[in-house]
Amino acid sequence: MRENVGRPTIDDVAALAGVSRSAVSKVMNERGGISAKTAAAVREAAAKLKWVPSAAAVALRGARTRSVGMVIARSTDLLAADPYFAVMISGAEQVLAPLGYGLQLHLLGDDPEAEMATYRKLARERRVDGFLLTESRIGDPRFALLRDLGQQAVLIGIPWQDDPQPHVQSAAPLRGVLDTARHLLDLGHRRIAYVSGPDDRVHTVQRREAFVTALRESGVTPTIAGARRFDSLEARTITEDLLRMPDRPTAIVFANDMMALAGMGAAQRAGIDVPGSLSVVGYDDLPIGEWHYPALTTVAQDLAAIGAAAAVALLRLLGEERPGQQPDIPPTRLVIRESTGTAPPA
Amino acid sequence: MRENVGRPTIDDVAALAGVSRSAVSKVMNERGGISAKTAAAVREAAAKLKWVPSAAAVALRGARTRSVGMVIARSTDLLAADPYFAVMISGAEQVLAPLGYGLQLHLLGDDPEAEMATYRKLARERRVDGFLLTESRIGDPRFALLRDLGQQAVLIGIPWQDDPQPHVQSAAPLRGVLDTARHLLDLGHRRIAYVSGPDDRVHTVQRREAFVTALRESGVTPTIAGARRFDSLEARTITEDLLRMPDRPTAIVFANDMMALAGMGAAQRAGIDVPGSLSVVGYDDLPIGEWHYPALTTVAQDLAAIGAAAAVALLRLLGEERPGQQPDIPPTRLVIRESTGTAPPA
DNA sequence: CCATCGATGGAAATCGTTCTACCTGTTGCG
DNA sequence: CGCAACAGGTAGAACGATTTCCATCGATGG
Repeated sequence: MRENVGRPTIDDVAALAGVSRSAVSKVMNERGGISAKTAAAVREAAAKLKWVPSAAAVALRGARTRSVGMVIARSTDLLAADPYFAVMISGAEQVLAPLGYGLQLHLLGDDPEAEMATYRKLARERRVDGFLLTESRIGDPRFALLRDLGQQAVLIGIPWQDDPQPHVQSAAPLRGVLDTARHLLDLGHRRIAYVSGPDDRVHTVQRREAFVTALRESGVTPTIAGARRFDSLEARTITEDLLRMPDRPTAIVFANDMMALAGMGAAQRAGIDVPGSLSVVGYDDLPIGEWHYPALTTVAQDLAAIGAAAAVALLRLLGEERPGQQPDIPPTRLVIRESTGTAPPA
Repeated sequence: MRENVGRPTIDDVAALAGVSRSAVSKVMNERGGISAKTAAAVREAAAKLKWVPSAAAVALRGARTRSVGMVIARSTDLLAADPYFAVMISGAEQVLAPLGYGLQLHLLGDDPEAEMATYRKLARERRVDGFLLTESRIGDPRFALLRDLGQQAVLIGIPWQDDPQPHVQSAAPLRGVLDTARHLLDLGHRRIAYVSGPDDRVHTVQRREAFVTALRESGVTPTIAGARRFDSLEARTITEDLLRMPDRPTAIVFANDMMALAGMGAAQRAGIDVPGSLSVVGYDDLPIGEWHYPALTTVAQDLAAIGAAAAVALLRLLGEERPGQQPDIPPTRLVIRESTGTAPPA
């Protein structure tokens, strides 16, 4: 442990400015009731000492931590595969940092017990003022838990069954999927497969249903394959199975880019030309998709904007006065690249 | 703002157990001097009330936050491309969480000013007990800054010029690179290019020099191409340039997997067969490399183990008694897959 | 000329812990 | 029997801010 010598306190500032502790506090928090001259002196003293209020003291006194929590429960290999969170977090940070908020991140394995325990602990220790939630599940227990704990939270995504949980999501969240359906139909595809993620995610189900419905309206019934996890290995084996079918699909849509790339790799390894004999579509628009050959057709959503919007919404909930405008999130949109092409002749 | 009603304090526990505040504190912190019977009563009371000490109060009193900081300054698109950090953080988390430590994460854009300011702020507000640092640069100003601020820190990677900064890294950090050189030579490659990252990173330079030296010993001089950023676009244009050379290389080694994949995509798009006409090697062993076709030969390092080791080292520095064994980090190792093959006949 | 008022600024309580004294029996020992 | 040592426990002072009263003072108005 180092010495704490030198770390100035509010009293040091007060002494230097020749005023009382309370005066300093009032000035620095712009609470008024202090003359311009005194205020200037205080500010100068604070600047000279480079004083910054102790987060712990502020938190203890005011029950405000200026810190928000985020708990992510995912297996390490899934984290490794998917830069999803980093982008969202950096978007949130852009909003949080200017207002002096920090982000307390917990990356757990895929263990619901531990996840709940972490929320509980963070709340009980009063380490955070609120939470940012991701990946809402069917019957998600977190909403109830956090309400019990008296914690504010904003969900990134779609709450389950019109739960009153505050949330943010892309404008036109399904447009990308619908455009995908249209795109494939326009290219002449009729045998289309959809490789969905685990069914416990709300967005997984929503997107799949939107896709199926859109195709049905044109008289096409897609083959549905459900992965148990958002997993590249699953994507590969499912793709291999699909390609072995007698009337194999001419287009496969995957739940995310990582699965799409793994699937495309599997097809190529099997000697199937993409997009000549098979079209492939992903979801997320990860940078890698652009550099892959053939470049991946996918649905883009602005994760950074979503993160930022979630942060603003949460700060609002926390009673922060100046969280800025609620930024609007652009709609999801289909990005057409090289991995989709006209359906091969039957 | 919610009510704070119900959140029990240490006094509530003391009252319920029929003892004094100090007794509760002693029991819960295992400081001794309390009879087994009383201790049991206290523990029972604490459990019944589900009491957890307030982090703010503990921090204020003891100057201990039980929280470590991590500041990452990288542009959003680089974050998006590279799941590097998530894995490292989840490794660190495995060590931190059981000891009740949290991680304050700050994801900034690539802005050295803001980065320094963030360290300063976190330290002054006493929000963290210490820092985990990544990506040491040539002449890295952070070491000096943190020493000034009286903050403990552990660097993940190699410090600059034997700086006394505590650090952790893979065992045999260069073995992977050396094995790469050997591997390519064994396959008969003689015209080899090395696409390095920005020269301000310590590891970038070290790896490149190790690679060049290893080849030289066998009388081969590689072509060196330096990217200004760890960037897929750069990787692509550099690759295109390399492939247009009169005596174009038969093997290209990239500074990381994302660049390698982008480079491979560029080659394939130019109609060059990998590995038939060109071998490609990456670094990091991201999961995507395994699913790509052809699967990427690359150097693996155990990022989770590195993160965990860094966390243990930091906790040691912070005087934490039971941070567990210093886990050993496995050596870097070459993972040979499909993207490397025998050199094409001259 | 005195009561009132608005504007400033200060004193002190408070948040929930930890930790250093100190107190109080009981036991040990010469 | 008298005193030290000790075990078990308590009281209360920090830690560093915010915030709620108060006190002061010059000005103002009746």
